Amino acid sequence: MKILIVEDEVDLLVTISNYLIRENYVCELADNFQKADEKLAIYEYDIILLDLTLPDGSGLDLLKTIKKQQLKAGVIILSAKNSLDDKISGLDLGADDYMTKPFQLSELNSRIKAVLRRRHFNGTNILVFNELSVDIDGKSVSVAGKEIIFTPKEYDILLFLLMNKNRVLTKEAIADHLWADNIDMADNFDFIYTHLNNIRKKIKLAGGNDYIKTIYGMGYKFTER
Amino acid sequence: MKILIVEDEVDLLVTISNYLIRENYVCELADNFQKADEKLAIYEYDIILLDLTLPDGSGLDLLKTIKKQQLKAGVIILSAKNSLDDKISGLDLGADDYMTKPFQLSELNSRIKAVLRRRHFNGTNILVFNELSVDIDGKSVSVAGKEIIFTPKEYDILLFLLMNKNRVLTKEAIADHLWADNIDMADNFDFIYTHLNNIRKKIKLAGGNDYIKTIYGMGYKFTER
DNA sequence: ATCCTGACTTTAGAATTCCTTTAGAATTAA
DNA sequence: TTAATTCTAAAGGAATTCTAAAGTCAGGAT
Repeated sequence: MKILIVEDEVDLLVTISNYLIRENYVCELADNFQKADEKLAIYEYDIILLDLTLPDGSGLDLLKTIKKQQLKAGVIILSAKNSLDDKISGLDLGADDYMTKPFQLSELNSRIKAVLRRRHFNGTNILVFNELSVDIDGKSVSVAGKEIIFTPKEYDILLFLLMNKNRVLTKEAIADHLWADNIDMADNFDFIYTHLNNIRKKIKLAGGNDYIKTIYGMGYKFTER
Repeated sequence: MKILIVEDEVDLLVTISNYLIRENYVCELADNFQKADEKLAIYEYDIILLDLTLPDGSGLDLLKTIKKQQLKAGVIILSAKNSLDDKISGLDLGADDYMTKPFQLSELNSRIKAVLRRRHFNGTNILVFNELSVDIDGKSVSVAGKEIIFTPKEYDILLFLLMNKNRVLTKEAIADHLWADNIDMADNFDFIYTHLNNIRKKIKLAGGNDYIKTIYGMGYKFTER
């Protein structure tokens, strides 16, 4: 899951980011309007955490941009204590949730999960594909009730494939979404083969179908049948 | 899909190219005005990535040429300058999009897909020709709901024919579009026969009409009926 | 009309490319 | 430190792509 964090207090920005990275999110950071605007113009996020008070522009304008350009992204506003107006305006403009600073990181995490659930998974926290089911909150996968233990990377790859059901993803696209931009792995994406092999092995071992189709020379595609 | 990359920083040029090749695009490279100009005069591209600051000429002039000669091509400007002037001039002259360096390759990829979709597919993901339909995202083709598995080259050739519906394409034109110029197959394009045969066989096997008409001595034409 | 030639179709298989799988090294987390 | 995870490397297998060659067809020339 890819998250853009827009927050001008750099300490807080980094704190949030570190926490979310530990929670296995892929994070990108913007500490002002302009950086945020550039990132938004060209990239897709699953969640955007948005501080409305930026030094060089209005967060509400950013929010309008987001609603036009990032149709899939969920937005959580991070606002200072007494800017009730902002909150209201923000929700009016289509934000999914808001948090008042200071807040507990764990609470932020809960809200992110809730928004993800609403926006990406039709409000359910359990995705079902025939005998395969995925519990988003618990980050657990099971086949016919039998739980499969995936490693974090395996789980992320599988979830990314699920979220792009019926779409062919190259191994580069998978890597792009699951590894942040700080990693330079320009040459070789073959390690994705290994992960996919492990994912398939585990699903098979648990008695599940092979939902992950290899499209030779193109990539991989999750299909329900 | 064929992309011309015009960029004078050779490192960046090669980086972009390698990435896009992995994403299954066919790429040709030009690291200065003159090479770009020559290529534009000879070949047709689906997408042109254009750095405006070239050592031996103006990128904006190239853009004018493109708009005259390459009517189908989508243009994405790559510029180091964050100058609003260039951006405005570029977009005024008909560029489809704009990226400020440095950028993430995955971001570029998203933009290319968006432009392709706008310019070549009327903003839709699914092309329909009577009982034949092509899912661009899924890279899958089906006849009356029954999926046909094409190899990458077959798929690319078929898509190229579809995109040029009712127009006769010589085998040279097909080869030009689907193979980059670094490959030396100047003499013999007969292997196209083999691919076309395989494509037809698969469509027929699935119960589809023979949409691909042979125009003797000329080439091939996709006709809807 | 018949022949001739170049253009297309079809098939088989060699060469190539891509994917799978495994083992283990390097890295990270406990 | 130990254990788990992630990535590297390499061998083997599978699918694709291109070559080659024999057969078929279209259309102009005789």
